[in-house]
Amino acid sequence: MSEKDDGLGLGLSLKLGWGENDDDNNNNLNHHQQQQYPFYVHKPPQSVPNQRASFNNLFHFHDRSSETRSFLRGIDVNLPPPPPSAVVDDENAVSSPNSTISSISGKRSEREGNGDENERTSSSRGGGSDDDDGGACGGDGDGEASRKKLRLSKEQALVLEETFKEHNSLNPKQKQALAKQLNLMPRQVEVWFQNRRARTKLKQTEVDCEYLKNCCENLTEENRRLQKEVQELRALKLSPQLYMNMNPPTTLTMCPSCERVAVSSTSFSSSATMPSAPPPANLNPAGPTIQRPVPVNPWAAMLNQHRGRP
DNA sequence: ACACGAACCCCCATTACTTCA
DNA sequence: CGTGAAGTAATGGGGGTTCGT
Repeated sequence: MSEKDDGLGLGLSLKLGWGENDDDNNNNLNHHQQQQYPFYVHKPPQSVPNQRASFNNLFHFHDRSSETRSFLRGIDVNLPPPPPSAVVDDENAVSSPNSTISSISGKRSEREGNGDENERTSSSRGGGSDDDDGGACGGDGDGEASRKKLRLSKEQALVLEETFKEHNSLNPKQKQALAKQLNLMPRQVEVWFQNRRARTKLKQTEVDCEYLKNCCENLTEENRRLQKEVQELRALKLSPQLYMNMNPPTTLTMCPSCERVAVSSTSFSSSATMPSAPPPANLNPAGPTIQRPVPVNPWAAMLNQHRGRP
């Protein structure tokens, strides 16, 4: 349940920035191509658990921040539904408010049974203007429900993006309202959010992967170093005189898993070694590296061992 | 209380289409 | 102009949850 796996449970998350300031959002209606989706990573104060539940609980279509509300209203993409034949969004020739196919899927056909969109979908895609066959969807035969994908307009994408920034899933009311506002079908809004979540997750996975790669490298390095330490210690132990004349290590640490005591004196400082960035909150890829210092005096122990012998 | 089916939602993998270099 | 790559809208399947019977 909860969030299935969502990457590796790292405390990282992505924030989408369509321009940091929401104030000048209207100015950001530009260049769909150039500024794709400026992902960047940030660390939330704490991991975000189960956004879906929290969001659905918290949001009953009334608590939209007034900012966004005004923003959404201000952008005014709620154009009257275009005539089925002449849907040409001059700028990019986009916006497919009436794609035939999206409501055809049997599984969902009756999901949004509000009628309004059904009548829209019922026929005549048209959105493709005249050159519709321009290489796409071979047949485009009248009867068959070949899907003609049309891009969303910049404004639509922007509004969706802004909404997604607030919460990455929608309840039915929101979906309806957003669809109405953007002159899309609810199914399209839903699909957009699904794809958007997938994109976010993919991006997050890439970030996580990079992080784990770094951790792996660090651990490999650490392992190599420790092996070397072990060899050195063994060498010391084989030369008893050196061993006895050596200053005892100031502190020893005990490995919690194998219960072995490891030297971590000044000359063998094993604690000064995790060079990587601090691990995420809920993941410690370095494994259980808790090194609790154990006040052991090996020399006394050794003496006792000898004395105890008959 | 429990089982069952329907409706709905989400995730995931994939396809189909568009755009750009 | 043709082509491959990248981006993304859309599809279909499977699993989970909720709700009514």
